[in-house]
Amino acid sequence: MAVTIKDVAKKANVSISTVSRVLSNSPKISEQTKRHVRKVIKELGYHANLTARSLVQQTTRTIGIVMKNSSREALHTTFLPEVLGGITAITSKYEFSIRLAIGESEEEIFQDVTKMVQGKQVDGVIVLYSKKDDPVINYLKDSQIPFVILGRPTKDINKITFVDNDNRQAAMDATNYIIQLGHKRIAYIGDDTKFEVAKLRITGFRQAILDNGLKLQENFIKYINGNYEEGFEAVRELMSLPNRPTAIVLSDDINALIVLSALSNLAIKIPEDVSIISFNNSTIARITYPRLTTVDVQVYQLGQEAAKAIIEQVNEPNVIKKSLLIPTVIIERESCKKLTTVNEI
Amino acid sequence: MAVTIKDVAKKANVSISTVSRVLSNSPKISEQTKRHVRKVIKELGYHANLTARSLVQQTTRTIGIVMKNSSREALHTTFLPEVLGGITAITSKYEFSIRLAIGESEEEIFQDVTKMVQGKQVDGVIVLYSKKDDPVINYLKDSQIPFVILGRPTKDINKITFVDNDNRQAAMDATNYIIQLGHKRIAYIGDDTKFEVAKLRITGFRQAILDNGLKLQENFIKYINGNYEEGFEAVRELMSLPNRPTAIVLSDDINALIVLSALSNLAIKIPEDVSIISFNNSTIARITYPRLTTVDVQVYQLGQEAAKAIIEQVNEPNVIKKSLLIPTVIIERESCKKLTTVNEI
DNA sequence: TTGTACGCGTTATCAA
DNA sequence: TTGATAACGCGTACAA
Repeated sequence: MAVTIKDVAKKANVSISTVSRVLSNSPKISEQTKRHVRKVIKELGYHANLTARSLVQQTTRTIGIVMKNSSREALHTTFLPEVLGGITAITSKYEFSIRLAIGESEEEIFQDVTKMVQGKQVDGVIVLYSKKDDPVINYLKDSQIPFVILGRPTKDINKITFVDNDNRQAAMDATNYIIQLGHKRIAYIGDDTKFEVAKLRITGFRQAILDNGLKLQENFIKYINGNYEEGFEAVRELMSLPNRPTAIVLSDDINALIVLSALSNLAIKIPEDVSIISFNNSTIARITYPRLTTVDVQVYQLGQEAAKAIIEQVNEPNVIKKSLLIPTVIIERESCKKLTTVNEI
Repeated sequence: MAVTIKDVAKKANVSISTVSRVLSNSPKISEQTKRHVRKVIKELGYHANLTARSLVQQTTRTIGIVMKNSSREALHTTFLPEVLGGITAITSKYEFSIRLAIGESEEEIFQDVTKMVQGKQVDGVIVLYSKKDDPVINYLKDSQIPFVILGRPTKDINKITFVDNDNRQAAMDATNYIIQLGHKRIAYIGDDTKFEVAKLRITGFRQAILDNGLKLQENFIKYINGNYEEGFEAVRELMSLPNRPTAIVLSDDINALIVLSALSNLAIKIPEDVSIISFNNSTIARITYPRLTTVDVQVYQLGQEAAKAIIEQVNEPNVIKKSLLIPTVIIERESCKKLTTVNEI
């Protein structure tokens, strides 16, 4: 059996409450006893049992993190390590720890989350995705427990704390960037609109095209969902059009690499023949040839802010639920070219 | 305040022990009371407080996962989601849950791990890396708690349970594969030998070259550590050699993409001019052009086996510590070419 | 400044 | 088949 507070008390010839007070560094204990008790604690190698502490304090100092583990999510390469990095930078500063709810199926995740929440194993929850009619999110809403969504909620925007980029604006920025380089025939290749982020990005793209008085060609928009073959097919179609695009906006770096491969296969040069701009600024964007101009969504920051938000809510349950939009920034590399001659345009 | 076992007992007009027995589905309780109590449980939305249960049962049914979050690790793209997927596939089957110890610095990780272990918050630990003289691993060894390393321990091989690939053998396999395609001048580009896995792969490469009676050229071996510029430089040097290599073995898909980019920059064609084979079979390998022939190390399986091993140890502390080597498999794609004419060779 | 005693929500032991 | 009660390890109101 491990050493408990009793053992310390006995060996130090004090009561367990005294030991407890020393642990919390109570000012009511004389420096002398503190020194003595601490010495005994060290000698015995004592560490407080956090389970017992949780039980009596009715708080766990633990945050639950919910993530989907679908294959498509896994593709987001550095997203997971980066966001966890951001989250833990904050949680470890405030001495919170982390519990995970992953799972293959929606059902499994749901079980994990309810177990965690009902079982009183966490004080708050961060959800790493946003999806329409998601049972987990609906459950959390009813459960009273503080939670934060990383992504834009599909409804109850004002009642849910969330941390996100302004993905619509970011897509507009990316598209405007391309337009300012002189491009007029611009395609979009990305994911379908099941997840909010995909929906917002395509919306932003459309908006920017229209705002600039360009023609919005529906056959310039392709959904490939990270699929290699579909990507090749989409690019082939796009490039065999009589007035083919001179630039492509990509929804993320994975899709961008697929398109890069497809263009390379067709011996089409980047950025000479086609410019491409992408999202996420993941590792991939930094090591392709040419390296990708991409919108950095600052995943690490997103993680940090989500963690700050949930800890704040846990500490002060009645604080108003304020949500946060993290700015995005375009990282210029070598995949975009300025069009100059009329001929090119 | 949440609903407790007391509330259920009161409303059901039974004692709390009866409720507790219903929860564990004890055969000593009549079907009738079971039905009644379960109904009340449902009505009140009662869920057992797992913290209290942990306290009395002296077990948490929770596994701690330790990972490094250094930038180089983050590069492993799909490693983290995949290994977590494998682990949780098993843990959720056995109704274990998961606690995370990440951290920017070695010091932070160490704090997290000790807190988790001393605080009795986990029954066992999985360490997702293997490194020489690592304080966390040394601590775990002394702490009595069951733990499993995903990777090959640097010492005490027989006293530590670990799950790994035979990375030396895998590198030999990859090199032999290339050799059997007729290549004789084969280069290796990878990471330096700080981590065990890198060390073992370069060792296997050397061995295969020697075993096949080929000449081991030291200037055919380059360390680039996932760095783009260093990768370009290494490739440039290699390709400007009078008798340049016809094939390159890469330590992982990230380094492979860098080399692919560098070769593309030099207008050297794959696999026509140079064949490349890589490790990990991550998403990247499936979406480059050409797609990469790569050694699948089966990260998901590694995660599963690590989870199985730790749960077994938790359940039966005295079981002998058997370690496991997960077989690797070469996934053939389009980045390797068979050499036929003497001229090519 | 320190100690006593109770309670946190369970499970387990012993009676009934 | 059920109930009363003592743990589990800790924090804290109340006493001293």
